[in-house]
Amino acid sequence: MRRPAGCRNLRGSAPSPSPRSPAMSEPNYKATLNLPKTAFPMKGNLAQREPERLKRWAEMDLTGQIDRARAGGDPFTLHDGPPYANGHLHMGHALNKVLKDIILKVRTMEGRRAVYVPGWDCHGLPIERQVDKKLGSRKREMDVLAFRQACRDYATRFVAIQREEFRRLGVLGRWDHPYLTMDPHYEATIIRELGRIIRNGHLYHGRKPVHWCATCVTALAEAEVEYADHTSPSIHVAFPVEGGVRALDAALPGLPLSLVIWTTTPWTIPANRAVCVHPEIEYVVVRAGDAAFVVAEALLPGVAEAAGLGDTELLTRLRGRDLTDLTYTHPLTGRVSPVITGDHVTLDAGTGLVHTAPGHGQEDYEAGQAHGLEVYAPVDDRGRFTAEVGAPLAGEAVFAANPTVMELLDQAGALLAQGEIAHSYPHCWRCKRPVIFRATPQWFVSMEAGGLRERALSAIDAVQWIPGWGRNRIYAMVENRPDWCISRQRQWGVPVVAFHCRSCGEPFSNADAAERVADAAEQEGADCWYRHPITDWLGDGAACPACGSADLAPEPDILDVWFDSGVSHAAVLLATEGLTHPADLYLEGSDQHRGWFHSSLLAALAAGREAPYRAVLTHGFVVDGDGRKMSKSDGNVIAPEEIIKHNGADLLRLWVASEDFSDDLRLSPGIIRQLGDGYRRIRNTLRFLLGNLADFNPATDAVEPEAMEELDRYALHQLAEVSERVRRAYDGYELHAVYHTLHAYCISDLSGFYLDVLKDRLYTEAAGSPLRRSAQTAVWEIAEGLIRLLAPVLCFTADEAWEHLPPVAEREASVHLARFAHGGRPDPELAARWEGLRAVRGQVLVALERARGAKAIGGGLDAAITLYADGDTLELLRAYDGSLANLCIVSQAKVADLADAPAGLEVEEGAWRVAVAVTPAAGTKCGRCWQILPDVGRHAGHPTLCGRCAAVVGDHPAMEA
RNA sequence: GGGCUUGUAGCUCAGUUGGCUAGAGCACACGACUGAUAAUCGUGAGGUCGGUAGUUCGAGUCUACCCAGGCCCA
Repeated sequence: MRRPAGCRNLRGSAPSPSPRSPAMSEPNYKATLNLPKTAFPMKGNLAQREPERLKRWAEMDLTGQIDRARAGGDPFTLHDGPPYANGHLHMGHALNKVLKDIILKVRTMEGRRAVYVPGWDCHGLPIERQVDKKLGSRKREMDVLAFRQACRDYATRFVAIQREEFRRLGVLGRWDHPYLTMDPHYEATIIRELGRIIRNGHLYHGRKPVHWCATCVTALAEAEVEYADHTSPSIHVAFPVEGGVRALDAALPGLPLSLVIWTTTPWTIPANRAVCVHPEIEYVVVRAGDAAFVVAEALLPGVAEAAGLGDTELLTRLRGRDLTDLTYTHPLTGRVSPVITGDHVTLDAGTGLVHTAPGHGQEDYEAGQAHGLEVYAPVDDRGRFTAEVGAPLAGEAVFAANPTVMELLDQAGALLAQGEIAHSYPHCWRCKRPVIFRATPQWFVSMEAGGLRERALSAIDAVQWIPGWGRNRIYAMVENRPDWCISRQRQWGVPVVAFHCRSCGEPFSNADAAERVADAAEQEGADCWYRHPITDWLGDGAACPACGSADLAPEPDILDVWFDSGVSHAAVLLATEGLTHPADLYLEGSDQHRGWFHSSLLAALAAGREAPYRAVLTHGFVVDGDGRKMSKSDGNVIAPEEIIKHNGADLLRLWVASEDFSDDLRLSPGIIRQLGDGYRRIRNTLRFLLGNLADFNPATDAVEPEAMEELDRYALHQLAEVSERVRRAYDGYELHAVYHTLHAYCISDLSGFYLDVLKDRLYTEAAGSPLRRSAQTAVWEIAEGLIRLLAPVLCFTADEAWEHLPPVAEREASVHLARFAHGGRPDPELAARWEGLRAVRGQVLVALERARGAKAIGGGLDAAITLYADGDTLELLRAYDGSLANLCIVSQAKVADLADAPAGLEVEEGAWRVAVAVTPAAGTKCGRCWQILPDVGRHAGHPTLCGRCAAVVGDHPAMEA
């Protein structure tokens, strides 16, 4: 029964039973198709399903199983930088842990033994402050040990909270045995490493200015300082230069010369040790009356006005570095001090000459260190001048003494001007009073002893920094950093195991004593320091090494928390079975160049160990959709919990993998939405693959590669290429390349090409036919490969899909126990031909679209095409004559010489020259495969079917019913 | 202010030692299909490569400066 010409199946008209078809034979053909069937749902429903999977992983002890399965593998150590045990997770935490987890899962799938021991940083000021706040006035009734216990409880609580939050992300590791810097073993290691540093001669006692509250009688950390408006005196002071003007230039008039400085803290004048100038700034020497003054040229007008110099006459002009031969006499003490240079001098305010008191300011201190000045701070704990400064200042509180200092300066003829200034000034967070900067005794690790700085620099060059600029960043820091001040005047931490003589005040340390403290700490934790008598550490006959007195006291200070985490390589890597020292990889945010990367390196080298890492990988920070930092006040913060709740952890993981993490990572609701689309696309591709394997038993149905259809072999070639590219990207930590490669593969190669073409064969051929089994074999290998490649990123989804793969003998219970699939079946020669065919197919699609636009056809199966080509193209197309209709998903296709193309037919310009003629296909639409073919109706038993379908249906069980 | 660093279509990313009209996927528009269906397929339109000035026969790619971000310091 021929279909009348021109009677096409136009769009919108469903394949309704044709009046020409016998109604009885029409209905059931759909049941004879092999349509996809799978229990793997289209919707991820991750928020609900992920927790169920986590529970299953816990029940089956997935981590333990992985440990055992990889026990003999080549170890890969990614050492966890400990987050601070305070607060809930933010996106930065999630980013970091997910990156680590993806890399560990990759290494595990490569067959390596990648043990992951997560850790927490538990000591330190933020916790101490939180506990302080909670305790309020009760703290005063507590002894050190009780307070430390309260801090320990607080940290313990947040470790538990964060642990659950991390686990929810799908991160696998030894969560039941993490490392905590407050564990007795860890605390003992801190002390032991300090002992090694002492033994190596790095530890020394010195002075350094810190924020100090004279009311609370305590040092303050930067975090405890609040800035508030404050009115200070503002004075200009003249420091007389020895030798007057002629000390500069004998040719100039013999006038007295003074350096003009400006300060808002007159009380620090007695502690002056130098005047600092910028080496490159222009200074002038001006005459005002019978005296001359040095001032930065740019600031002269303001200074002349403020200091009341009146009209000035320029005597000479010179750069700061030309002033360094001068010395001056201190107007109050008569001390002779130098002019030094420093880059911190600016022209923002003042005179361009900076009064420098190394005991009372950070920059002054650093400038002083650079020029060998004494760290002098004649002020006691309560903020009063010590006896050293003599009458009338001795015993006076420094702020109250400001007027006295000014008066003394005035008497000495040195006070050029005085006034007041309102400015932002640091105040104590607790008592709200203004604080002072005051040098206090501290313990330092010397950067020069044992050539530490040099060793650190060469160690940096031996480490692989990813990205490479990380090397320069940390190198410059180590090159310029001052000695490491490791003491803190706090309670929640590990003590600096050192001693003081109560008689002469001499501080001292002792490596053997540290060893004994460490031994005790193994059992009792660092609390032992506060429990035991000092003789337990130093022995009964202990005496001060300076004066011989037996009246000794333990050091009350604790260690910088950066020291705690800095020795994690010793506490964890050296002490844990399965981990190696040095680690293969440290992976943290780029801020850790100053933080953990830095402290770990110095702590290791100072203790006489090698660098703790072979490679350091850094990631950027999470910023909002506009590239700006996330902050509460801007309201652009997205918490990991939000994404998990609405979209699931896999989506968060996909976000991590989709962005280039070497730079900052943008995150916004729009980006998450986009990623959700990407996720669904990948998920649907998996679902389709799995759906077509419902009746496939690899053991009995798989087709040998040689016996497979060429298209299927080409698909496996593509899989091999994608697999190779993805594996390489994983290995080089280019996760965004992984995502983009796999995403594009699912969309372009699979969904848009291979699977689309394959539908006809999968659906319509007999279920067990070689043609269909060939397709399924390829689909199966693709599914096996793809799921594995996705597993490190989409750890929940891939594991779910894993369970829907056709069963095979000895399949691992989870994809995370599996290894990546073999290298695939590359076949470059065959692939080259098929890439040509695929390109021609692309040109056919353009032509079809044009025909569709002209309403000549609706669906592709309405069409018959003729491909006109010449040369190599013609040869290729002729060779695949029989596959072209299927490949282009049209009903009929034939090949002809380009010379025979009808006039006016457009040549599709592309890689291959082809002219495509599109016409409505002649014939009748097969009621089963929907192709329009000439042989439809020739089979008596199935008058609406084509020959192929009739043959397939002929013995189909569904037809017998 | 200093050190390190980033800036390619609305979004996420490619762009090899400077060399053909700057690519991909998504989103968007239009269309097809209704046997991957809260899916799927196709076609198309989107970019003065942050800006300016240089070097060069030729610059997204090199240089200088500027603008806007980020991390760490001050």
